[in-house]
Amino acid sequence: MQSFTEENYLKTIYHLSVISNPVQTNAIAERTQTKAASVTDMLKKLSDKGLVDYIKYQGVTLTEKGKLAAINIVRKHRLWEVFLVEKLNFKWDEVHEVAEELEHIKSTLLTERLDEFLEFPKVDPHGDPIPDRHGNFADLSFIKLSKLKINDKGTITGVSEHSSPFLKHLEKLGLTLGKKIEVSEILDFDGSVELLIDEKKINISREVALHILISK
Amino acid sequence: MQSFTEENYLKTIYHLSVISNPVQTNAIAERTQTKAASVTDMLKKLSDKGLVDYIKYQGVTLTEKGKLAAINIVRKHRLWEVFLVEKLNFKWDEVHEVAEELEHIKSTLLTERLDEFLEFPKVDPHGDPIPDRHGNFADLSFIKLSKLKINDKGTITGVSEHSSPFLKHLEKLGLTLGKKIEVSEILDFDGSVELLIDEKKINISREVALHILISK
DNA sequence: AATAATTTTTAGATTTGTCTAAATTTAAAA
DNA sequence: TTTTAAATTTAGACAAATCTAAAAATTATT
Ligand SMILES: [Mn+2]
Ligand SMILES: [Mn+2]
Ligand SMILES: [Mn+2]
Ligand SMILES: [Mn+2]
Repeated sequence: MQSFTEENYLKTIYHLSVISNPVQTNAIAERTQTKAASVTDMLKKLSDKGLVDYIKYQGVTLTEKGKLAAINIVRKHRLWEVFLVEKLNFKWDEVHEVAEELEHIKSTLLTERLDEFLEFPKVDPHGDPIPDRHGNFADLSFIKLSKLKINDKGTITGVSEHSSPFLKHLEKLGLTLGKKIEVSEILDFDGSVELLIDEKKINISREVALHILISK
Repeated sequence: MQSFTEENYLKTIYHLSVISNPVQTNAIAERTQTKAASVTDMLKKLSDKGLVDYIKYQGVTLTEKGKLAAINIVRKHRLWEVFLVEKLNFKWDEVHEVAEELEHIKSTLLTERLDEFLEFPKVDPHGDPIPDRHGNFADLSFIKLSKLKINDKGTITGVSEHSSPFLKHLEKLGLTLGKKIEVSEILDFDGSVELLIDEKKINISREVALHILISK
C-alpha cells in the first residue's frame, strides 16, 4: 500500500508522462510544489517499491504496477468530482481541491459502490474520461478549439485547464460542457476567436481557446 | 488547522472523557494503539495549541476549542456513515473503517452539503446522535438492555459496541435498529436475557445485552 | 573540444509522529 | 509511614518527507 504522498507523486508522474516520457525531476518538483532534492529522494523510494523505472539524471517512467496505481487514483478523483457536482451541487470550479483529498480514501468497496451510485459515469465535470475498475478508459477524441477554422462547428466536451478563475470565466461566457459552438471569425493579430453560441456572438482570447476541447 | 493525527487524538479524548474526566494517558494509548510515551508528546503539543488542558501526571481535558474540533470530527464521521449505509448500501458493520478516513476531509462546504443531501439525519447507523453544524446534539435517552426488568418493553435505538463481529451477530438475530422487543426472562446465574422479538423468542448473553441501547 | 549553463543528485538538517528503556511521580499496600 | 506497584514522563533514537547548500552530471554554447 502507498502513502498519501507516494500516491500524489504517482499521479503527478502519470499526468506529466502524457507530455513527456520519461518525466524529469524538475517537472515533478514544479507540479508538486516541492524542491528537486525532495523529488529525487521520493523517486528512489518509488523505484525500490517497483512503482517506477528510474535512471539517475535521466528521469522516471511508471512501471505497469505504478501505472495501475496512478490510474486508480485518477479514477477515484474523477468519480468524487462527479459526486460533488451531481449530488452535492458543487460547481465545476469548486471540486478539484476536495477531490484531491477524497482520492486517497482506500476502500475499493467504496469506489465501486460510488461508481454504481453515480451510474457509471464516463467523464468527469471537466470532460476528462473516467477509467473503469480495470483501468481502461473510453478514449474520447478532442480537438483544441484553437485548432478550428472559420465556420467549423462542434460541441464543447472538455477543458484542459482546471483552475477556478478559468472555469468561472467560461461559466460567465456560457461556455459549458455540451454547448454547441461555431467559429465565426479568427483574429489574425492576436489569435482571438469569435464564436457563435446560443445564437449570440462572443469573443475569447487565444489563451482561452487553447484550453477548450471540442468534439464534432 | 489540525493534522490527521491530531484530529484522531482529539476525537479519542472526546470519547474517553464521557467515561472519565480528566482522561488518562494510558487510556488514550490503548485506544489509539500507540505507546504512553507517544501520547505524552502529543498531549504537550495539543496543549501548546490550546486544544486541551493538560496537567502532568494528572491527565487531559478538552478546552472549548478542542471540544468543538472533536465534535466536528464526530459529526463528519457519523454523516459519512449515514451516507455509506443509505446511499451506497454498506452494511452497518462495514462503515466504521471507511468513515475513520473520510472524517478527516477538510471542506466545510462538503460537510454541510452532505448533511443536506442526507436530509439532516439525527442519528447514524449505530443510533449515535449526529451533532449539528454548531456542535449541538439532540440528546437521546437510552437505557442499556441489560437494565430492563422482566416484561419491560422498548425499541432498539442504538449500540454501544461497533465491532463488525458484534454487529453481524445482532443482524443475524434480527436485533436491528427500530425493532421492538420485550424482556420475557432473565437468567439469574449468567445474566443472559430472553427476548420477544417479531413474535419469536431469542436468547442473548449478558455481554450482548450490555451493548444494546433501548428507548421506550 | 572546452567552457558555461542547466539539471539533478548528495550531504546534512529539520519537523512530525513514533518507539524503547530509564527515570520520575503518584497511588496502593504493607 | 515506608515500601512496592502502577502510571507517566523524559531521554535518546528512528522513519518519512521535506528543505538548503554544495557537488556532480548532463546539455548547450562558444
Ligand atoms: Mn491528492
Ligand atoms: Mn476533473
Ligand atoms: Mn480517523
Ligand atoms: Mn457510528
